[in-house]
Amino acid sequence: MEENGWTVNTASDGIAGLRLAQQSDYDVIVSDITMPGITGLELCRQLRGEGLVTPILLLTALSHTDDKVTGFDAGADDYLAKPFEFRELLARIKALARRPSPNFKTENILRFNDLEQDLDAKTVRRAGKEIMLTPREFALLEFFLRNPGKVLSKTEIAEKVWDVDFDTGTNVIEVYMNYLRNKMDKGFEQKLIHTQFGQGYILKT
Amino acid sequence: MEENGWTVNTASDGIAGLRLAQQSDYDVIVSDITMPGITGLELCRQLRGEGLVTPILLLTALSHTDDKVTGFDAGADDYLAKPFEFRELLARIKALARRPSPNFKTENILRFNDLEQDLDAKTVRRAGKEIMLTPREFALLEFFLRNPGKVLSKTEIAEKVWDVDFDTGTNVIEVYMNYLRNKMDKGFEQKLIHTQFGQGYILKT
DNA sequence: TCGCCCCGTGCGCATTTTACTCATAGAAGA
DNA sequence: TCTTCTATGAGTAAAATGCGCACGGGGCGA
Repeated sequence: MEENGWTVNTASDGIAGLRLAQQSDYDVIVSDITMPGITGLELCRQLRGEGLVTPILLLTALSHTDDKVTGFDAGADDYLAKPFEFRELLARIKALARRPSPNFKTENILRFNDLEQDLDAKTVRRAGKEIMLTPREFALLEFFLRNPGKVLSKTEIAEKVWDVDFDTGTNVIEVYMNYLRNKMDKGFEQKLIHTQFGQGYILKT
Repeated sequence: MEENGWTVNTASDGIAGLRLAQQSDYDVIVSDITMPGITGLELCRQLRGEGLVTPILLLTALSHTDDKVTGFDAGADDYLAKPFEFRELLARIKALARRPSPNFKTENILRFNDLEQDLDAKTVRRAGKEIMLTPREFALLEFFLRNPGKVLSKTEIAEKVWDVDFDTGTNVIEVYMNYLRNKMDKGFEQKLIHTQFGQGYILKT
């Protein structure tokens, strides 16, 4: 696992494992069921009882369906019976680790379909291709990406993006929707911005 | 699964499954790998590419470690090889479903029978088929969906939907009831809007 | 400091979509 | 059978939207 680039802490029995899990935040916990001290099942229940949400993978020689069901009922996220190939264990751990976990929140990127908006780098890309937006266009797009699949009325848009009460004597919004479409929808098969006549605009596939 | 209290949608091939997954938000997606249309692996990659984070369980006859690793690499969260006991599948699905998912979308949907009205997306669908409504038709339908099984007089309708006192010199309401029926009742065995002669209209089966 | 260029904005017209009226046919109940 | 209420097709007015164009202000480099 360390060869794979992960940092690993190990415990030689259930009690020690429980301590570790309680003291540090891990991306994934892997535990045997049959252990000295407490069993993996007890460890699992204990941690879940404490509100821990870290993914737990139980690793055991018990391969009967009853045992597996018991393992899941104890709060495990995955259950791998011996014998197994190590590559499968790695793949399952990886799957558990990549799930959106509250442990890391570094990225500040909004996504929808093949569209990405990086709020830190202030960049936008569609299907990997970078799109240059002006500040106003960027704010407008952000509002849509934060409300995908929802029709946004011009009044709402005016309030959130322009921060003003909607003055009917203007058509800025239509103009900017036009700009945005030209930059991020034109030339793509799949249009993402749709107008709902009389109701507003919506981001959807 | 339905006996287990879950609501299940099924698709008979990969394309249909992809559609379903794109259109609705599920707690868990279960897919075979070998399917007509596209394979479960392609389905997985496609959905992940679109930013979907719903847990996916791949279910397949391919039990070699290589196949499993491929499945996880495609973005699956679990991989169960046939043959398996159904209880294990249930346990694994349950484990996937309980993981903290960012599917906190507060739905804003009115339903009656096989009719759905999404107040955010401003869409209406009957038996899964999307129906396009104008804003006025949409408001009219909303009034009915908020008062199912209740006879609504034209006066009430005029007040709530048109927001005016009922002017006897018009038949807009009849005209719009007609529009609505053409769009959401015509072609369906089960009519939902019924005329109460002399009293008004009612939404019922 | 000056001048250029980008960005934000309003205007006006063509086009699309919706709201509503009117006339007439059809249905329901007495 | 007659009266009243409802359904519906067609047509028109009104509203919303798309978009090219022009103008003005501010930032930035020469």
